[in-house]
Amino acid sequence: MADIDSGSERPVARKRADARRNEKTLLDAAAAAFVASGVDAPVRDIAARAGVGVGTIYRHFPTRADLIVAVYRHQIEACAEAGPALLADSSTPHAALVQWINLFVDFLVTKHGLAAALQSDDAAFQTLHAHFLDRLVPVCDQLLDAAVAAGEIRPMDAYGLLRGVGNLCIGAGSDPRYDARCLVELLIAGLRLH
Amino acid sequence: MADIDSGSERPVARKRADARRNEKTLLDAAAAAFVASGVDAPVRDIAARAGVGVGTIYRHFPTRADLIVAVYRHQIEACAEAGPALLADSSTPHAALVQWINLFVDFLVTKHGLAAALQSDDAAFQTLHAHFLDRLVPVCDQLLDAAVAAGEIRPMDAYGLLRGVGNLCIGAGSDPRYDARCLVELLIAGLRLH
DNA sequence: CAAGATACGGAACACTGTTCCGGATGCCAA
DNA sequence: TTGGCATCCGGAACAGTGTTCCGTATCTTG
Repeated sequence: MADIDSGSERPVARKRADARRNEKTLLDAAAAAFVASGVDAPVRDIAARAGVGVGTIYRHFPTRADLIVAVYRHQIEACAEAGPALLADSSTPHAALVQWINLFVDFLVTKHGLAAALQSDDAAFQTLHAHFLDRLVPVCDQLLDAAVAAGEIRPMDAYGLLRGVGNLCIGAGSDPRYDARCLVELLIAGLRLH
Repeated sequence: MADIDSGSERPVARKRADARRNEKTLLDAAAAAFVASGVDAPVRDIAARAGVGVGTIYRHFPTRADLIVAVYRHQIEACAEAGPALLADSSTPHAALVQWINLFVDFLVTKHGLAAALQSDDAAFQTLHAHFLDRLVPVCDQLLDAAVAAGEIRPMDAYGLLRGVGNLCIGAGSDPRYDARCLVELLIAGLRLH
């Protein structure tokens, strides 16, 4: 399905120079808008920041999810790649799992509205959902399997766990009384065999 | 602050008969709309179901939260009252806590979008937030205290727990792969001392 | 440099919530 | 019963979203 030629060599048909420039500008503008107003920042705001028309956004990023994925692609990738590394470096699979989940939580809680968007059943967010899941569920599954094999935790569905952790991150950062990290820890503790 | 004269005697000034009739009609229409489209059902839909103008909704229920609270008031009340009852009837405080949380979860997962609305930081939902918290946090606190006193669980902030459970219920019912009840169980299990 | 391909801008549309006020309606006193 | 007033209703109008569309501008290529 997906090929891996993103941004390397010439993918068959080179885009026009102004188009490539605008895409980059748009990405920066979106990142700034996301920081300022969350991932729900109005399309017109992002367009204004980038100094382009709204049509230009939709040409480059047909859905809001495409834009979000493009903005955070690198961080998602880094999180995914950290999984196997942690598994190799940690003393136990469970420790690796905890650290990896913390990485995921840290990523989510610092992006206003991202956790909520991740759970939205709005059709516009399907791509976002899909990208996170495709990339992170296998990693989580690997960590869980290792911890189960080591007899540290009970078996658990990676999709469900990731989604639960994502849910717990909703609203974190906008309410000092709500500590998402603490609850996620509790959730992982509940996984533990004793 | 809040007095308890809701619907009894004459509260000082009786409303006009048509106003009372409309309020009742509106409540039924809203309940139906919530079932059909979730608590985010468009105002115009609710008005159309009730056969009234949108202005009439806003006169009776200034914010969407007021409408939601009015629709679910009885169920929230029942949940709150079940707390002490469970504590009295159950073999252990922990068992009572688990049963009570299940009650809360069952309530939330059967109302499309309610859990999400509960966490929304939108100003229109403040009343909703406040009502749930005022009514349920003390109950949850009581159950937690009893379980802590019995040495069954570690101390936990009732507000945080309730909010976490609410978060875990977001999206439940619209995705067969996501089992909110299972995750809530895990969370409560993480509370357990061992 | 000309012609065709590509991309841009922003007006226009559809759908939200929300406000506002002229007019209809119920209530009460005479 | 009836008059008059306080109350309430309806829906047009406004404001803020996302999304589409096409005339125009720009780039690329021969």
